[in-house]
Formats: sequence, structure tokens, C-alpha cells
Amino acid sequence: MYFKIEKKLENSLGRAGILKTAHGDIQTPAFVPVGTKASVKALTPEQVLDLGAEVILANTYHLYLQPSDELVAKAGGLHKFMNWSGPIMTDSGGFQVFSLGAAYGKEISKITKITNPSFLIPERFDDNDAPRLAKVGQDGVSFKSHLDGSIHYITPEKSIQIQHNLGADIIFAFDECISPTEDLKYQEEALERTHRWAERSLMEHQRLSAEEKVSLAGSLSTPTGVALPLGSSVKGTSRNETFSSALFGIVQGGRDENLRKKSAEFIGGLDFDGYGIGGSFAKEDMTSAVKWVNEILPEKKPRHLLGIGEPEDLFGAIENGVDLFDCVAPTRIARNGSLYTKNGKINIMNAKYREDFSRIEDNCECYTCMKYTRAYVAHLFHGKEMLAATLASIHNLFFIVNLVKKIRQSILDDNFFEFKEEFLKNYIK
RNA sequence: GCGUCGAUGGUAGAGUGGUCAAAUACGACACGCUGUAAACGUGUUGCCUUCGGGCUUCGGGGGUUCGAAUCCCUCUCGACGCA
Repeated sequence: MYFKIEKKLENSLGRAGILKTAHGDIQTPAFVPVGTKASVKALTPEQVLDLGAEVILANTYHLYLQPSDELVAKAGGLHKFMNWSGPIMTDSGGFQVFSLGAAYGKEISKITKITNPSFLIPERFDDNDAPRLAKVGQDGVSFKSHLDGSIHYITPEKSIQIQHNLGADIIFAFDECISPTEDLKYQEEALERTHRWAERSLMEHQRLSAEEKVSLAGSLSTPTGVALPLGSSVKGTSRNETFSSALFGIVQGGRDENLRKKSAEFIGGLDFDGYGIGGSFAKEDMTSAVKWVNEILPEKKPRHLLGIGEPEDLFGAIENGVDLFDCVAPTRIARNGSLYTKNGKINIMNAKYREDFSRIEDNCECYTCMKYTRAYVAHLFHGKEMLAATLASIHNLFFIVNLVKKIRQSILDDNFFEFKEEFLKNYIK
């Protein structure tokens, strides 16, 4: 993997660049569609490619449970298994520590609406018996499978091993994404844990990478074990001749400036290939949190803001030095009937669209807008037709992927701030 | 013509003297969703309201009762059976 900054935004941390991987280049900043279970829901890989995406992200925890990383390795790795020949990232399972743990069954999500810190502090003391599918230990996390109830223990080493079996281009260190309702003491403990896990993730990654190199050297004559995906090739060459996965460390620290900076110092000081910024944010704090972190992280390495974002979140993050985003929002809200337009989101199920024979968005060049009307898409949703999810997902992903591309272009063209102002003026009513 | 059963909110369908403005489901309407336990979830769904409550509803009409969607009479409509 190789990252090159092509242009910097003046008087800020923003930049446009190019991230080269064995499976193709990523023009950054870039939006990464999420395909948790080796599938961007409702879309074929060809459709994802056609709408302009250059890279996708799958999930370690989900694929480990089903169909298993061994099976994916047997299939020749994720690229071959799912028929996506471009770059792939895998998340480490760290987010499931949060979504299946502290956030399980509660109204807590990646973006918190609570902004008064005094509301964030309590809750923990009587919370020990709350039902959850993930429990954090010092050494790792025990998960109760949401599929069959079986218990699994994931350590940093285990997460990295699974990710090596899956064979993505960019993989992430195993971290603990904490709930914003945790008190400061817990946040400090969790951050210490995340840092130790980062070191362990890095060590395991280096160990496996070295092993794979040796194994590869011998593989011309000798078959290797299952931990190394065999039989996968890109353009006729063994995948691992040209390719070994890159590991990104993850900065945590919640909403606390000191913890964020401390985490950026620590994680940034380790020899990762790039950096993820994780955690649950209050929306209005996000930009400043990103800034605290990116002022510290090594400038020359790529940064990925995990799980963000909505259109209005992108600008502040890019301005402050984020190169990559992944987010389920475009595809999830698409399946639930919300569609992006330059004037904000619309709910296509609303009565007023039943006889609206215009495009979802004027001048949109996505497949859906070129071929179908709001009325038709509304009809598909009311009729619960599967095509509704497909057409809506194509539109929303096209919207976000191309919005980020336009932002990138605006950096190259020296009109980022004008573009930002113009877009937000229309989008935020 | 005789007999039996039935008629409940947009639909289906509970309820068979007070705890019923009436379960539940669907539909409708609106909102939410940020590293995906999500083709999901929440709210509203007779009218009015100063949100305390008030008012009119269970095919139509009449009656019994302190009180009726629930019991009785009658009419209308429907299903089935017998002529």
C-alpha cells in the first residue's frame, strides 16, 4: 500500500491524495460503501462499481460467524468470494463491542444526541446486569452470537488472524468503541485497553505477514495451511506476490480532548500503515475531535473516520484531514425509504410523492434517476418490492460517493470552501 | 315462504350487560436510522380539547336496564338449509 498527498488545503489539515493498493487506486478523500457480510445490501458488485465506488468495507465479526473466515480463505479470499476486484477493507469487530455490548437494547448509537456532559456520566453503576451480547474482558471480548447464541472469545490476535484469512487490502486493529454514557474513569480504562490491544494487533499482524511471506516463497512447490488464502490470484499472479494487507490502528478517547490527544499520540507513535478514528460522537463535537486527532497523527499516512457520515458531516472532517469514510447510512436509510437530495433528505413513502413523476433529484446522473420516477420508486416501497431497496441504494450511494468526489475536486481546484458553503446552504434547511 | 346463522372503526377480525372509543393484525399518515442483530424501529390513526377532559359511535329504528357492541322486538342486507 502506498499513499501520496497530491494537494493540501490551505490553512487547514485537509488534503487530496491517492491511496494505491494491490487491487487498485483510491482517490482520496473517498467514501467507502459498507458491505458487512461481503455484500453491499441490495446491490451487485457491478452496481457498486458503476455508481462510482472504488473501495468497500466488510466486517470481521459477521464473516467470522458466517460463513467463517476459513471458508472465505478456502474460496480464495474475499475479493474472489464476493466478486469484488477492487480494494477491500475489513473492520475488526471493535464496533460490535459497542453495538452488541453497552449499546445493546438501548437508544445509544454512533451519534449521541446528548451534549450536556452531566447527562453522560451516570448510568453505569446499576448497569452490570443489563442484557448484552458482548462483554469486555482485559484480554479480549466475549460475544454471544446473535445468530445461534454460541459464545465466542475475540482477542486482538484472533481479530487479526480472521482478517488475514479474509484477505482484505486494509484491515483494522481490534479496539473498544465505548458508549458515550460511560464515566471518565471507564473511558480512561477503555482507552488503555484499546492501546494495549493496538500493540498486540500490530504484533500479530507483523508476525502473520512475515509468516505469509515465508509461506509464499515456499508455496511455488508446497501447499500451505488454511491461514493463507490459496488459489486466489489477480490477473494471473498469486495474490500475495504483489500484495500484503495494510493495518490501520484506531484512535479512541470519546469526547474528551485530553484522551483524544493522548490516544492520537500513542496510536500515531506505533508503526501502522494508516489510522482509523473511532468512537461515538456528539454531532457538533465531531469536527473538533477530528481536528485534535489529525493535528497529531503522522501527516503522511491515510486517516479513516470510522462510521461517518451523513453529507453534512463530510465537509468538516475532510477539512480537518480525513481521507476515508465508511458509513452504513446511505444504504440503510435507502432501504428504509429516505433518499438524499441536494436540498436535504426526502422520505419517498410520503403521500406527496405517490403521483410525483419527476426524478428523485433533478440533474442526478445515477441509474435510478436516469430511468425511474419518484412515483415509481414510491410505489415499489409501498408494495414492498425488493427493487425499491436496490434503486434507492443506488441513488443514495451515488449521491454520497460523488459528493466526496466533488469535494476532492474542489480541493484540487482551490474552491473547497465555496463548494462547502454552497452545498450546506442548500442541504441544511 | 319457513328456519338457522350473521352484520363491529379504511380492511380483516376479537369482544357477547359495566373494567369499551372498542384487543390484534394489516393499511394509512408522520418521524427516526452514522465502523449494519436494521427490506428495521417508534408514534398517531372517531370528533373536539385550555390535554384535566368533553362529545358522538359497533347495519337502521324501537325497547329492557342504573348501565347495551353485548339482551328483546322489528326492519334492511348477506350466507346456508328446507320447501
